[in-house]
Amino acid sequence: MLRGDITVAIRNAVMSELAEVGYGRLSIEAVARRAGVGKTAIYRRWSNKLEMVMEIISDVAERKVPLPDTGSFAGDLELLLLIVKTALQHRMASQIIPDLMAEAARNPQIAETLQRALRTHQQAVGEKLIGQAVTRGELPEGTDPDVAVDMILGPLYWRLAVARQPIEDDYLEKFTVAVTAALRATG
Amino acid sequence: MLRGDITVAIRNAVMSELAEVGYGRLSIEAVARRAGVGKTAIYRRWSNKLEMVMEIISDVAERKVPLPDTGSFAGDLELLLLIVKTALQHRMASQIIPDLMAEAARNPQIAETLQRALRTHQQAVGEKLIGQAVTRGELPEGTDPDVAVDMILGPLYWRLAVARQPIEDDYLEKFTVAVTAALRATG
DNA sequence: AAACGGCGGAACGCAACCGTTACGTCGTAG
DNA sequence: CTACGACGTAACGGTTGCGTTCCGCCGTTT
Repeated sequence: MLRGDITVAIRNAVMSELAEVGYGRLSIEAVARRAGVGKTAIYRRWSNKLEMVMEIISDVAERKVPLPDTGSFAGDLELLLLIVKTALQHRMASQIIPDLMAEAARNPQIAETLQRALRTHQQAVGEKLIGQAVTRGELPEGTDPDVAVDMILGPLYWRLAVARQPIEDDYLEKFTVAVTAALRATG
Repeated sequence: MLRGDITVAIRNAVMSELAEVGYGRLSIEAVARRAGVGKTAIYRRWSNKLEMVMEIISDVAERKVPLPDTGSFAGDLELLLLIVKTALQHRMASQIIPDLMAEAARNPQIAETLQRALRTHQQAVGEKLIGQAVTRGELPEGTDPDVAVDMILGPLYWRLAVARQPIEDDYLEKFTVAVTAALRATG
Protein backbone atom coordinates (compact mmCIF):
# COMPACT_ATOMS: atom_id res chain seq x y z
CA MET A 1 0.00 0.00 0.00
CA LEU A 2 2.84 2.40 0.92
CA ARG A 3 4.17 4.06 -2.17
CA GLY A 4 7.64 2.86 -3.08
CA ASP A 5 8.90 6.08 -4.60
CA ILE A 6 8.08 7.92 -1.39
CA THR A 7 9.96 5.35 0.66
CA VAL A 8 12.99 5.75 -1.59
CA ALA A 9 12.86 9.53 -1.26
CA ILE A 10 12.79 9.23 2.52
CA ARG A 11 15.69 6.78 2.59
CA ASN A 12 17.82 9.09 0.46
CA ALA A 13 16.88 12.06 2.59
CA VAL A 14 17.88 10.21 5.76
CA MET A 15 21.28 9.34 4.33
CA SER A 16 21.85 12.93 3.26
CA GLU A 17 20.78 14.33 6.60
CA LEU A 18 22.97 11.82 8.41
CA ALA A 19 25.92 12.98 6.38
CA GLU A 20 25.16 16.64 6.84
CA VAL A 21 24.15 17.01 10.46
CA GLY A 22 24.78 13.58 11.97
CA TYR A 23 22.54 11.33 13.97
CA GLY A 24 22.45 13.56 17.01
CA ARG A 25 20.95 16.47 15.17
CA LEU A 26 18.92 14.57 12.62
CA SER A 27 15.27 15.53 12.88
CA ILE A 28 12.22 13.92 11.38
CA GLU A 29 11.00 17.30 10.20
CA ALA A 30 14.21 17.96 8.30
CA VAL A 31 14.02 14.54 6.67
CA ALA A 32 10.45 15.17 5.59
CA ARG A 33 11.37 18.60 4.28
CA ARG A 34 14.32 17.24 2.33
CA ALA A 35 12.41 14.28 0.93
CA GLY A 36 9.54 16.54 -0.08
CA VAL A 37 7.04 14.46 1.84
CA GLY A 38 4.80 15.01 4.83
CA LYS A 39 5.77 13.91 8.30
CA THR A 40 2.81 11.60 8.21
CA ALA A 41 4.40 9.57 5.44
CA ILE A 42 7.38 8.93 7.72
CA TYR A 43 5.41 8.07 10.83
CA ARG A 44 3.34 5.70 8.74
CA ARG A 45 6.53 3.72 8.11
CA TRP A 46 8.54 3.99 11.31
CA SER A 47 7.55 4.95 14.80
CA ASN A 48 10.56 7.08 15.69
CA LYS A 49 13.96 8.36 14.65
CA LEU A 50 16.02 5.48 16.02
CA GLU A 51 13.91 2.82 14.38
CA MET A 52 13.96 4.67 11.08
CA VAL A 53 17.70 5.18 10.99
CA MET A 54 18.46 1.65 12.13
CA GLU A 55 16.28 0.08 9.48
CA ILE A 56 17.78 2.17 6.72
CA ILE A 57 21.36 1.74 7.89
CA SER A 58 21.06 -2.00 8.38
CA ASP A 59 19.79 -2.29 4.88
CA VAL A 60 22.74 -0.40 3.42
CA ALA A 61 25.30 -2.06 5.67
CA GLU A 62 24.27 -5.57 4.80
CA ARG A 63 24.96 -5.24 1.12
CA LYS A 64 27.73 -7.74 0.55
CA VAL A 65 31.01 -6.73 -0.99
CA PRO A 66 32.22 -9.43 -3.33
CA LEU A 67 35.96 -9.99 -3.05
CA PRO A 68 37.26 -11.77 -6.11
CA ASP A 69 40.26 -14.08 -6.07
CA THR A 70 43.07 -12.47 -8.03
CA GLY A 71 45.39 -15.43 -7.65
CA SER A 72 47.96 -13.91 -5.30
CA PHE A 73 47.89 -12.46 -1.82
CA ALA A 74 49.48 -9.24 -2.98
CA GLY A 75 46.85 -8.90 -5.67
CA ASP A 76 43.98 -9.66 -3.32
CA LEU A 77 45.32 -7.24 -0.76
CA GLU A 78 45.87 -4.40 -3.17
CA LEU A 79 42.38 -4.88 -4.57
CA LEU A 80 40.86 -4.91 -1.10
CA LEU A 81 42.73 -1.78 -0.13
CA LEU A 82 41.57 -0.07 -3.27
CA ILE A 83 37.95 -0.99 -2.59
CA VAL A 84 38.12 0.21 1.00
CA LYS A 85 39.96 3.36 -0.01
CA THR A 86 37.33 4.20 -2.58
CA ALA A 87 34.52 3.50 -0.13
CA LEU A 88 36.05 5.59 2.62
CA GLN A 89 36.63 8.47 0.25
CA HIS A 90 32.98 8.73 -0.65
CA ARG A 91 31.49 11.69 1.13
CA MET A 92 28.56 9.69 2.46
CA ALA A 93 30.71 6.98 3.96
CA SER A 94 33.38 9.23 5.36
CA GLN A 95 30.81 11.30 7.21
CA ILE A 96 28.17 8.76 8.16
CA ILE A 97 30.40 5.94 9.34
CA PRO A 98 32.45 7.88 11.91
CA ASP A 99 29.30 9.61 13.07
CA LEU A 100 27.43 6.41 13.71
CA MET A 101 30.52 4.88 15.29
CA ALA A 102 30.60 7.73 17.76
CA GLU A 103 26.89 7.42 18.38
CA ALA A 104 27.32 3.72 18.95
CA ALA A 105 29.47 4.51 21.96
CA ARG A 106 26.37 5.71 23.76
CA ASN A 107 23.50 3.89 22.10
CA PRO A 108 23.63 0.10 22.53
CA GLN A 109 21.15 -0.54 19.76
CA ILE A 110 23.20 1.38 17.23
CA ALA A 111 26.32 -0.31 18.51
CA GLU A 112 24.83 -3.74 18.05
CA THR A 113 23.63 -3.04 14.52
CA LEU A 114 26.98 -1.64 13.43
CA GLN A 115 28.98 -4.34 15.16
CA ARG A 116 26.97 -7.03 13.47
CA ALA A 117 27.46 -5.51 10.04
CA LEU A 118 31.11 -4.77 10.68
CA ARG A 119 31.96 -8.12 12.19
CA THR A 120 30.20 -9.99 9.42
CA HIS A 121 32.22 -8.14 6.80
CA GLN A 122 35.44 -8.42 8.73
CA GLN A 123 35.10 -12.12 9.25
CA ALA A 124 34.11 -12.82 5.70
CA VAL A 125 36.85 -10.72 4.16
CA GLY A 126 39.51 -11.74 6.65
CA GLU A 127 38.86 -15.44 6.49
CA LYS A 128 38.67 -15.50 2.72
CA LEU A 129 41.73 -13.36 2.14
CA ILE A 130 43.92 -15.03 4.74
CA GLY A 131 42.56 -18.48 4.00
CA GLN A 132 43.46 -18.17 0.34
CA ALA A 133 46.93 -16.90 1.15
CA VAL A 134 47.61 -19.70 3.62
CA THR A 135 46.38 -22.29 1.15
CA ARG A 136 48.75 -20.89 -1.44
CA GLY A 137 51.59 -20.99 1.06
CA GLU A 138 52.03 -17.22 0.98
CA LEU A 139 51.34 -16.90 4.69
CA PRO A 140 52.22 -19.25 7.54
CA GLU A 141 49.64 -21.72 8.81
CA GLY A 142 48.62 -20.11 12.09
CA THR A 143 47.99 -16.60 10.74
CA ASP A 144 45.19 -14.98 12.73
CA PRO A 145 42.58 -13.42 10.39
CA ASP A 146 41.43 -11.23 13.25
CA VAL A 147 44.81 -9.59 13.74
CA ALA A 148 45.29 -9.44 10.00
CA VAL A 149 42.13 -7.42 9.52
CA ASP A 150 43.29 -4.96 12.17
CA MET A 151 46.62 -4.55 10.40
CA ILE A 152 44.97 -4.05 7.04
CA LEU A 153 41.91 -1.91 7.70
CA GLY A 154 43.25 -0.03 10.72
CA PRO A 155 45.90 2.10 9.04
CA LEU A 156 43.67 2.86 6.08
CA TYR A 157 40.76 3.89 8.27
CA TRP A 158 43.07 5.91 10.46
CA ARG A 159 44.56 7.80 7.57
CA LEU A 160 41.37 8.42 5.63
CA ALA A 161 38.72 8.75 8.31
CA VAL A 162 40.69 9.98 11.31
CA ALA A 163 43.82 11.81 10.27
CA ARG A 164 42.11 12.68 6.99
CA GLN A 165 45.34 12.86 5.08
CA PRO A 166 45.51 12.11 1.38
CA ILE A 167 46.85 8.84 0.05
CA GLU A 168 49.59 9.16 -2.51
CA ASP A 169 49.98 6.99 -5.54
CA ASP A 170 52.54 4.56 -4.19
CA TYR A 171 51.07 4.39 -0.70
CA LEU A 172 48.91 1.33 -1.26
CA GLU A 173 51.79 -0.43 -2.93
CA LYS A 174 54.23 0.21 -0.09
CA PHE A 175 51.50 -0.60 2.36
CA THR A 176 50.87 -3.95 0.71
CA VAL A 177 54.52 -4.85 1.09
CA ALA A 178 54.53 -3.75 4.72
CA VAL A 179 51.41 -5.69 5.65
CA THR A 180 52.65 -8.81 3.96
CA ALA A 181 55.87 -8.63 5.93
CA ALA A 182 53.96 -7.99 9.11
CA LEU A 183 51.69 -10.97 8.68
CA ARG A 184 54.55 -13.28 7.80
CA ALA A 185 56.25 -12.21 11.02
CA THR A 186 53.27 -12.94 13.28
CA GLY A 187 52.55 -16.40 11.94
CA MET B 1 37.99 38.37 38.30
CA LEU B 2 36.27 35.16 37.09
CA ARG B 3 36.25 32.55 39.81
CA GLY B 4 38.57 29.64 39.07
CA ASP B 5 36.54 26.95 40.78
CA ILE B 6 33.52 27.84 38.67
CA THR B 7 35.58 27.64 35.50
CA VAL B 8 36.84 24.22 36.50
CA ALA B 9 33.32 23.01 37.22
CA ILE B 10 32.19 24.17 33.79
CA ARG B 11 35.14 22.52 32.06
CA ASN B 12 34.41 19.21 33.76
CA ALA B 13 30.74 19.48 32.94
CA VAL B 14 31.52 20.12 29.28
CA MET B 15 33.73 17.05 29.10
CA SER B 16 31.06 14.91 30.75
CA GLU B 17 28.32 16.21 28.51
CA LEU B 18 30.49 15.68 25.45
CA ALA B 19 30.99 12.08 26.47
CA GLU B 20 27.34 11.51 27.25
CA VAL B 21 25.43 13.22 24.47
CA GLY B 22 28.12 14.32 22.02
CA TYR B 23 28.82 17.69 20.50
CA GLY B 24 25.71 17.75 18.37
CA ARG B 25 23.36 17.49 21.28
CA LEU B 26 25.41 19.37 23.84
CA SER B 27 23.45 22.32 25.20
CA ILE B 28 24.62 25.23 27.25
CA GLU B 29 21.72 24.76 29.61
CA ALA B 30 22.67 21.16 30.31
CA VAL B 31 26.27 22.17 30.97
CA ALA B 32 25.14 24.84 33.41
CA ARG B 33 22.81 22.41 35.14
CA ARG B 34 25.50 19.78 35.46
CA ALA B 35 28.15 22.22 36.65
CA GLY B 36 25.75 23.69 39.17
CA VAL B 37 26.22 27.19 37.80
CA GLY B 38 24.06 29.75 36.05
CA LYS B 39 24.04 30.17 32.30
CA THR B 40 25.36 33.65 32.89
CA ALA B 41 28.59 32.27 34.29
CA ILE B 42 29.12 30.43 31.02
CA TYR B 43 28.24 33.30 28.72
CA ARG B 44 30.55 35.49 30.75
CA ARG B 45 33.42 33.23 29.67
CA TRP B 46 32.56 32.18 26.13
CA SER B 47 30.18 33.60 23.59
CA ASN B 48 28.77 30.36 22.23
CA LYS B 49 28.93 26.59 22.28
CA LEU B 50 31.57 26.18 19.57
CA GLU B 51 33.95 28.64 21.16
CA MET B 52 33.51 27.05 24.55
CA VAL B 53 34.09 23.50 23.39
CA MET B 54 37.04 24.46 21.20
CA GLU B 55 38.80 26.30 23.98
CA ILE B 56 38.34 23.47 26.42
CA ILE B 57 39.26 20.74 23.97
CA SER B 58 42.34 22.53 22.70
CA ASP B 59 43.52 22.88 26.23
CA VAL B 60 43.16 19.16 26.93
CA ALA B 61 44.52 18.10 23.57
CA GLU B 62 47.66 20.13 23.83
CA ARG B 63 48.93 18.46 26.95
CA LYS B 64 52.11 16.83 25.78
CA VAL B 65 52.66 13.15 26.23
CA PRO B 66 56.27 12.49 27.18
CA LEU B 67 57.68 9.46 25.39
CA PRO B 68 60.75 8.19 27.20
CA ASP B 69 63.59 6.44 25.44
CA THR B 70 63.65 2.83 26.60
CA GLY B 71 66.78 1.97 24.63
CA SER B 72 65.28 -0.26 21.98
CA PHE B 73 62.68 0.17 19.26
CA ALA B 74 60.69 -2.80 20.56
CA GLY B 75 60.66 -1.28 24.01
CA ASP B 76 59.68 2.17 22.77
CA LEU B 77 56.97 0.71 20.60
CA GLU B 78 55.47 -1.47 23.28
CA LEU B 79 55.44 1.43 25.70
CA LEU B 80 53.77 3.69 23.14
CA LEU B 81 51.15 1.08 22.38
CA LEU B 82 50.47 0.66 26.08
CA ILE B 83 50.03 4.40 26.54
CA VAL B 84 47.71 4.71 23.58
CA LYS B 85 45.79 1.61 24.62
CA THR B 86 45.25 2.97 28.10
CA ALA B 87 44.20 6.34 26.75
CA LEU B 88 41.75 4.88 24.26
CA GLN B 89 40.20 2.67 26.90
CA HIS B 90 39.29 5.57 29.11
CA ARG B 91 35.59 6.23 28.80
CA MET B 92 36.11 9.95 28.20
CA ALA B 93 38.57 9.45 25.39
CA SER B 94 36.76 6.59 23.71
CA GLN B 95 33.56 8.58 23.52
CA ILE B 96 34.75 12.11 23.00
CA ILE B 97 37.44 11.50 20.40
CA PRO B 98 35.33 9.62 17.85
CA ASP B 99 32.51 12.06 18.40
CA LEU B 100 34.65 15.10 17.70
CA MET B 101 36.27 13.33 14.78
CA ALA B 102 32.85 12.81 13.26
CA GLU B 103 31.88 16.39 13.98
CA ALA B 104 35.12 17.54 12.37
CA ALA B 105 33.89 16.10 9.09
CA ARG B 106 31.32 18.88 8.91
CA ASN B 107 32.77 21.69 10.99
CA PRO B 108 36.03 23.12 9.59
CA GLN B 109 36.94 24.85 12.83
CA ILE B 110 36.69 21.65 14.84
CA ALA B 111 38.58 19.85 12.12
CA GLU B 112 41.39 22.34 12.20
CA THR B 113 41.72 22.24 15.97
CA LEU B 114 41.79 18.47 16.08
CA GLN B 115 44.11 18.15 13.12
CA ARG B 116 46.56 20.51 14.70
CA ALA B 117 46.58 18.61 17.98
CA LEU B 118 46.68 15.26 16.22
CA ARG B 119 49.34 16.16 13.73
CA THR B 120 51.53 17.74 16.36
CA HIS B 121 51.39 14.58 18.43
CA GLN B 122 51.83 12.31 15.44
CA GLN B 123 54.83 14.18 14.16
CA ALA B 124 56.48 14.42 17.53
CA VAL B 125 55.93 10.79 18.43
CA GLY B 126 56.64 9.48 14.96
CA GLU B 127 59.80 11.42 14.41
CA LYS B 128 61.20 10.66 17.81
CA LEU B 129 60.35 6.97 17.76
CA ILE B 130 61.48 6.33 14.21
CA GLY B 131 64.45 8.65 14.49
CA GLN B 132 65.77 6.82 17.51
CA ALA B 133 65.30 3.46 15.83
CA VAL B 134 67.06 4.56 12.66
CA THR B 135 69.93 5.99 14.66
CA ARG B 136 70.29 2.70 16.46
CA GLY B 137 70.23 0.87 13.14
CA GLU B 138 67.05 -0.98 14.00
CA LEU B 139 65.21 0.46 11.05
CA PRO B 140 66.50 1.29 7.56
CA GLU B 141 67.50 4.86 6.71
CA GLY B 142 64.59 5.97 4.60
CA THR B 143 61.81 4.87 6.92
CA ASP B 144 58.86 7.24 6.61
CA PRO B 145 57.63 8.37 10.06
CA ASP B 146 54.30 9.27 8.51
CA VAL B 147 53.60 5.79 7.23
CA ALA B 148 54.97 4.33 10.43
CA VAL B 149 52.48 6.23 12.54
CA ASP B 150 49.65 4.94 10.37
CA MET B 151 50.85 1.39 10.82
CA ILE B 152 51.17 1.79 14.57
CA LEU B 153 48.19 3.85 15.65
CA GLY B 154 45.78 2.72 12.95
CA PRO B 155 45.25 -0.88 14.02
CA LEU B 156 45.04 0.06 17.67
CA TYR B 157 42.51 2.80 17.04
CA TRP B 158 40.56 0.53 14.75
CA ARG B 159 40.36 -2.25 17.27
CA LEU B 160 39.63 -0.15 20.33
CA ALA B 161 37.60 2.74 18.99
CA VAL B 162 35.95 1.31 15.89
CA ALA B 163 35.57 -2.45 16.15
CA ARG B 164 35.54 -2.09 19.93
CA GLN B 165 36.98 -5.51 20.49
CA PRO B 166 39.05 -6.35 23.56
CA ILE B 167 42.81 -6.60 23.40
CA GLU B 168 44.21 -9.82 24.76
CA ASP B 169 47.36 -10.12 26.79
CA ASP B 170 49.73 -11.11 24.01
CA TYR B 171 48.20 -8.84 21.39
CA LEU B 172 50.53 -5.90 21.91
CA GLU B 173 53.51 -8.21 21.89
CA LYS B 174 52.54 -9.90 18.63
CA PHE B 175 51.64 -6.53 17.23
CA THR B 176 55.04 -5.10 18.07
CA VAL B 177 56.72 -7.91 16.16
CA ALA B 178 54.40 -7.41 13.20
CA VAL B 179 54.92 -3.66 13.01
CA THR B 180 58.66 -3.98 13.28
CA ALA B 181 58.68 -6.41 10.37
CA ALA B 182 56.40 -4.14 8.38
CA LEU B 183 58.60 -1.10 8.86
CA ARG B 184 61.78 -2.98 7.99
CA ALA B 185 60.11 -4.07 4.76
CA THR B 186 59.10 -0.58 3.64
CA GLY B 187 62.48 0.99 4.17
C1' DA C 1 -19.80 5.13 -9.32
C1' DA C 2 -18.40 4.51 -4.83
C1' DA C 3 -15.23 3.21 -1.13
C1' DC C 4 -10.67 2.93 0.38
C1' DG C 5 -6.29 4.51 1.77
C1' DG C 6 -1.92 6.76 1.16
C1' DC C 7 -0.69 11.36 0.36
C1' DG C 8 0.71 16.60 1.59
C1' DG C 9 -0.42 20.35 4.46
C1' DA C 10 -1.55 22.62 8.51
C1' DA C 11 -2.11 23.00 13.07
C1' DC C 12 -2.10 21.22 17.72
C1' DG C 13 0.06 21.16 22.83
C1' DC C 14 4.30 20.24 24.79
C1' DA C 15 9.13 20.49 25.70
C1' DA C 16 13.84 22.01 25.19
C1' DC C 17 17.08 25.37 24.29
C1' DC C 18 18.70 29.68 22.51
C1' DG C 19 20.96 34.27 23.94
C1' DT C 20 19.66 38.19 26.79
C1' DT C 21 18.11 40.80 30.69
C1' DA C 22 16.92 42.25 35.49
C1' DC C 23 17.43 41.42 40.16
C1' DG C 24 19.22 40.38 44.75
C1' DT C 25 23.12 38.08 47.24
C1' DC C 26 27.73 37.77 48.76
C1' DG C 27 32.83 38.06 49.04
C1' DT C 28 36.52 41.00 48.40
C1' DA C 29 39.28 45.11 47.41
C1' DG C 30 39.91 49.70 48.55
C1' DC D 1 32.07 50.89 55.40
C1' DT D 2 31.39 51.21 50.73
C1' DA D 3 31.61 49.98 45.95
C1' DC D 4 32.36 46.64 42.71
C1' DG D 5 31.64 42.64 40.24
C1' DA D 6 30.89 37.75 39.77
C1' DC D 7 27.42 34.82 41.13
C1' DG D 8 22.58 32.11 40.91
C1' DT D 9 17.83 32.58 39.81
C1' DA D 10 14.19 33.62 37.06
C1' DA D 11 12.01 35.24 33.30
C1' DC D 12 11.87 36.94 28.62
C1' DG D 13 10.53 36.19 23.32
C1' DG D 14 11.79 33.30 19.69
C1' DT D 15 12.98 28.98 17.45
C1' DT D 16 12.92 24.13 16.70
C1' DG D 17 11.32 19.64 17.03
C1' DC D 18 8.38 16.14 18.93
C1' DG D 19 4.34 12.90 18.01
C1' DT D 20 -0.54 13.44 16.94
C1' DT D 21 -4.69 14.78 14.61
C1' DC D 22 -7.74 16.43 11.05
C1' DC D 23 -8.49 17.87 6.51
C1' DG D 24 -9.08 17.60 1.46
C1' DC D 25 -6.92 15.56 -2.68
C1' DC D 26 -6.36 11.86 -5.76
C1' DG D 27 -5.21 7.32 -7.72
C1' DT D 28 -6.60 2.44 -7.24
C1' DT D 29 -9.66 -1.22 -6.39
C1' DT D 30 -13.99 -3.15 -6.56
